[in-house]
Amino acid sequence: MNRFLSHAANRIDAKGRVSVPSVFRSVLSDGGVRELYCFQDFVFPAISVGGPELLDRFERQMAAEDPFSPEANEMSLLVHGGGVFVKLDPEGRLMVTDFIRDFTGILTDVMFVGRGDYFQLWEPQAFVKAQAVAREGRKSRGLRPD
Amino acid sequence: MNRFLSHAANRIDAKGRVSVPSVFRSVLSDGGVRELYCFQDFVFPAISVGGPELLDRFERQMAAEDPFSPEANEMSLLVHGGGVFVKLDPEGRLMVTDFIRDFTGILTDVMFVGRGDYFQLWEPQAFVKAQAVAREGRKSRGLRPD
DNA sequence: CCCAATCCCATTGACGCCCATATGGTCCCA
DNA sequence: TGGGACCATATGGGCGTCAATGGGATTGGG
Repeated sequence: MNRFLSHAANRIDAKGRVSVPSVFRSVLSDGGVRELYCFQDFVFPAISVGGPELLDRFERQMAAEDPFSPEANEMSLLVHGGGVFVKLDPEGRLMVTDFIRDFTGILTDVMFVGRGDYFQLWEPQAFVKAQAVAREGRKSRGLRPD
Repeated sequence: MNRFLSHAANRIDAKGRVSVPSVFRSVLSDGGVRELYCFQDFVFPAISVGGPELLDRFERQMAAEDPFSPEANEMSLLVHGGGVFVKLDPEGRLMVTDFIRDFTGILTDVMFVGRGDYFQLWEPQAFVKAQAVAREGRKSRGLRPD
């Protein structure tokens, strides 16, 4: 399996580290990803994590418009100012920095959520709630699974 | 990694100095940059900082459009008239001058914000707010990362 | 001559890398 | 089919290194 699927919660230790689930780590190593690009999601209070190609995609999109426009300036503020490269320690853990905590509300536990070609870090309760809301939204619109 | 990414706040000491984050300093030294060029951002209350090639980029941009247009005139006023050179001390700190304080509202702490090929100095709260506004803007326009 | 910017050195606290332990699941074999 | 050895993952903690910060000393310009 080469995609990030399912979700799992892990505990943050006394030094502020948390283990990335093994299934996610294998997807990363299969893809030859050594350094992770993390950014603040544009919609949810979650940190999105994937390979450096995620950043490349954003930068291509910005390059397409006038680099001096206010819109591009705003976009860079989110993509560059809201993004960071991190690497895992030898045991496959990452530091839960204030960068992550402030944006997600994460305190003691991290919910890892697969999103296909990337995954996300959530505060566990917030994830459960957002999922419920999403489910309700689809139901009320009478949508069927595609 | 050769780009300025993420954001981090550092404290100004009693002498008015502040440490440039280590990750930003490595990007600078990797690029062989010894002297920094600072100027006021066109949109936000932030000071942009980068190598001298930043100045070149703006001059190329100005050359590309009508040199007598109001935009080019404004740009020159800000870039040429509003820019200063600064250099770091042996520990990698810079002086927070009134030029920086007046334009940004910085008092006791400086938020360093990566912008790809340069970085910015913000008043911490102002940055958080500007980012939130930018995020809301994208959300309401229905834009997605990809 | 004085103030302020710069340099140099010391401290401390955070983060990195390393190894140890626990826990739960799987496989093998009787 | 049940028990036990084995293994992988998650987690805890020691320790060295480096970054961030504070303060004294020195220099140079006004």
